[in-house]
Amino acid sequence: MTFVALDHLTPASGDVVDAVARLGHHVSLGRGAELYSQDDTAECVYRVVRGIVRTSRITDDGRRQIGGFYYPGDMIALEDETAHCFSAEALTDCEAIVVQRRLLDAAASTDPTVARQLWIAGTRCMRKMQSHLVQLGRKSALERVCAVLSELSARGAGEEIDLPMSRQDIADYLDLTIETVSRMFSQLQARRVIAMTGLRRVRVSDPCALERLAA
Amino acid sequence: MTFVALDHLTPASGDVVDAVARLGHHVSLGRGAELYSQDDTAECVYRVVRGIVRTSRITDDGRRQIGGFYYPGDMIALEDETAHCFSAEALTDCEAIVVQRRLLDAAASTDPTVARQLWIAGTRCMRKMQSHLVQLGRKSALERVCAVLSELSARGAGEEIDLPMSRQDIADYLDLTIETVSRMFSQLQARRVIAMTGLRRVRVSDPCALERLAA
DNA sequence: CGAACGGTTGAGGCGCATCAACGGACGTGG
DNA sequence: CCACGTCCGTTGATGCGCCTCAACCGTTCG
Repeated sequence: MTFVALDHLTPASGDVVDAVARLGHHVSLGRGAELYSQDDTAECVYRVVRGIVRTSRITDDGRRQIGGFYYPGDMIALEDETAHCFSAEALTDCEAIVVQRRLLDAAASTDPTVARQLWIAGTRCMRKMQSHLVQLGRKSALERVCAVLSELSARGAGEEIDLPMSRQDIADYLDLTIETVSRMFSQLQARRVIAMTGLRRVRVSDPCALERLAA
Repeated sequence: MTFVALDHLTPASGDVVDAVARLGHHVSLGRGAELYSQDDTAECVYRVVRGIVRTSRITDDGRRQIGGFYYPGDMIALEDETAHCFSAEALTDCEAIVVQRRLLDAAASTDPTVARQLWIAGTRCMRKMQSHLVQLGRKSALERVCAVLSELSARGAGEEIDLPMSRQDIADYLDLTIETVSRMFSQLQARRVIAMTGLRRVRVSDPCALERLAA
């Protein structure tokens, strides 16, 4: 079993990473594959190693809400000890580490630092969700789209942003329709804030304006 | 130092409760008092003992988003190790236990069960927020109001619900205006689903309909 | 080539926000 | 006791932002 180098990864440093790596096993997922499904009993916890994972929930009336996009280093399914609230699918080809919750639990029972790091990983996830909550609640369509672009541009180092997700994904993440997302993109182009250099490729011409509009 | 009996309280049983009670100190808060403020450094964690606490965030442009309402037994400020994302205020007269995060952290380092229970308390909080997220994202005004009423009615045992919060609080929780919340109440009355027995007192005439409308 | 898919653009409608007026519950001072 | 203001909630008129429906375009794949 081999693992990719972890030093460049964003959060979850130290013992959780070690514990997860030690106790879990490695999986590869093709684009679109499902890591777990909503309402499944939450037996495992996951850490993304490569690629991007999307969590989503289909409501009873068929509407879809995307919980978030998870990048290498992020932990998923820290949610609850019972059933998964969201599904998780591979947005791109992915690698992840899966670890049985009961193993991690057992490790946490004997090794305090593992438990502590688990807590911290959970709080990170929570903060992410909180800002998402505020976004959904209190922002206009343009502000939301700008916020996503701004986040993606912060993540990717260069001037050009690669959008790994479809318009539908963005719409379901922001609680908008694809048409509205598309219109906001067009509007940002007309305002010379961004320029589309491909269907899923964006150049941020005016980062300050983008930041300002994201509010 | 005395504490109320805890056996009837909803979550957070066992060692966290013990640890929090052992390490923390007791505070009383008048209605409207602030437990902590958004963007303060998050030095403490809290547990509600009596009364109701509301968390809220004022965005840069002055809009308010309520994070949630917390009842006896609930833990607050598990969010992050850095700054508080939300403020917390006493909605009614309250008692709470405050515990220094570093003490709890230290306890978690030596006592694995404390750390484990902290994790579990965090996941509970997360689930709460996740369903709130889906509500904000994917529901109509009527559905949201019904969901709140339904939740409150589940919490309070009797047929009559006491609304502890103002319309403004409900509106900011659901991302609606007070006018819209008011109109939904009126509509529910017209449909014979609820009956107002006081300004902040509701009788649920048709619980099934309410449940159904909450979707 | 045609079909399927993802994305863009336009026309029209609906849901909720906004603005404004009103009403009842409370206080305070006459 | 009543006039008075303030606070909270309700109700109505109007408008805007986003959804809905629909047509269209470019790309991909059979």
